Amino acid sequence: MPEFLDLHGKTSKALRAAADAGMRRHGLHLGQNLLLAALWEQDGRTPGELAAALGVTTPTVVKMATRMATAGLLTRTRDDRDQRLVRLRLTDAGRALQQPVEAERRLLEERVTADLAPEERRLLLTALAKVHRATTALLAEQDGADTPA
Amino acid sequence: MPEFLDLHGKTSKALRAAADAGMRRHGLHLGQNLLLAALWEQDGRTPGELAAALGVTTPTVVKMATRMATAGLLTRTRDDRDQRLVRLRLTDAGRALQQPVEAERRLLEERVTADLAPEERRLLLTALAKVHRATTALLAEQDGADTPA
DNA sequence: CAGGGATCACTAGACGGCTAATGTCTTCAG
DNA sequence: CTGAAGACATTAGCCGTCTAGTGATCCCTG
Repeated sequence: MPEFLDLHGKTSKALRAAADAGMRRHGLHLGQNLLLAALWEQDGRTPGELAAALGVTTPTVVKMATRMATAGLLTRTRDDRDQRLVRLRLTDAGRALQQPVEAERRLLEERVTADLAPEERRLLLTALAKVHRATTALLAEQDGADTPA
Repeated sequence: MPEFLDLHGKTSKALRAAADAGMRRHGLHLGQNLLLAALWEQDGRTPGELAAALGVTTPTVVKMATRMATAGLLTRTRDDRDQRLVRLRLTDAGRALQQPVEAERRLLEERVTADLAPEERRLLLTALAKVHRATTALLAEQDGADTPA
């Protein structure tokens, strides 16, 4: 029933499917592009750092990293100075995807927002940002309420 | 990089987490409320019908139905007239959740859109609808382009 | 210097989602 | 009336995500 939640959900699903189709063209699965993007920005990060950067839990990154290492996109190396840490480093194949994947993502953004007037697009971003903040605040409040003194 | 995709993704994740927390309070997992909603609207539908109504694939509904049957929310029955079909029917427990779950969902909608002026909310819905249509069109186009004569 | 607490990555297992493959039942054409 | 084609649900197996639990390493305190 709720209008916004419903519409947002449908849009999410559609965008997810479109993004997946786009990434698949470059041999990636949905989500892997985000991990790659974090490594393009700064190579050699640890699973924990990446998880924090992506807003995801560490096990998620570990699983993805395992698959992507198998796929030859990155390598796993133990940090020399701190043996607890693992460094994820891009291979040439992983680096080579940066240009095409970023282009694909820009194209998708253009396509899905093509029907929006500049003013409309601006307002959409503003409104969505407010929803994002409100939702994040709601989550923080709940987490805090569940673990009080 | 893409502004809208990035923001939309983050918002999706946050909303998902918030919805999950809300549903968990009623003993449901995220997504089950949607299947239930479809059955509240019309009981006794088949997995295929539900999948179409929810915009997911049939196997997804089958898996969810299995868990929800185990949880005592619905029952599985073979259709008398067409033995290929399966009818999913709500139990009393499944029906009993309608009021509280719908209330929970309305509350979430209110909370996350609380910072939006009425006008702003209206524009958000309009813009999001446009994005949804554009994305759906994009998907249809790709599906058609992949399977030409 | 030694031990205990913090900090990491990783494993196990669950859920929602998808595609591909299986199996069963209907139905329709010959 | 029989057999092939179509419609359905289901299973198998993958990906991304989460929470819990495990194991190793580091560091700081006593």
